Amino acid sequence: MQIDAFLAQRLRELRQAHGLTLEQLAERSGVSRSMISLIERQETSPTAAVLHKLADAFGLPLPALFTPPAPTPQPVARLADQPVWTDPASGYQRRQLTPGGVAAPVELVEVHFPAGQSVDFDIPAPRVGIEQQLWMLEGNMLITLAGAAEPQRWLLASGDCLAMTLGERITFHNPGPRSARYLLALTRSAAPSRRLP
DNA sequence: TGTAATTTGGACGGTAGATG
DNA sequence: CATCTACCGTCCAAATTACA
Repeated sequence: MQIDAFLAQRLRELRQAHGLTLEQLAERSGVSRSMISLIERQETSPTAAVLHKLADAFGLPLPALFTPPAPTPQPVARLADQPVWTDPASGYQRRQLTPGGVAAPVELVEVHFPAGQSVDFDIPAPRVGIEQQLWMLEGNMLITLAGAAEPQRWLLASGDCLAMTLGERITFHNPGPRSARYLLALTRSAAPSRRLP
């Protein structure tokens, strides 16, 4: 199944499993109901920022939107079976490494980030706290983390590893001139930072 | 600067339940 | 059965954004 088709089905299933209408999910996620409807009908390719908001509305990390809740956990995710999703806005590509259905506390994602591109995740009141470690494999990335305190910024080079807690706003930027590649390890923290009713 | 794609809010039509 | 209301998802025009 194409990743967009899978995403559309997964989003609709998640929404219905939570008993939410388009309007309710729109209010909860900050994404308009029209946009959610378009995604569910595969009539648009949502940006990473939009998907990040939707995942957060379900209390899930972004990679969870690309992995099916497999009834029987598979210990191996073959390269050919790993879902790859490309952000239409920036062209950045994320490959879901962790096998589906595995109840592991860690999720692994490989990211290819085009030179000169940026991706901005901005969620005013995140529902789910996510701990994340970023291991640079190739190239450079500039990570800016903005929360309640002063913004923090790190320029990462090949081999560097950054551990961070996702705050309200995080910007990934590849200053170029080469495309970057890195590994993300994500865990959901025990205590979500804040939660709306 | 023009074009294409994404995103939004209002308008619209379909459906289910309540009421007379 | 007809009508009304509420709710839901889709359609549409316009604004915004990215890119050549």
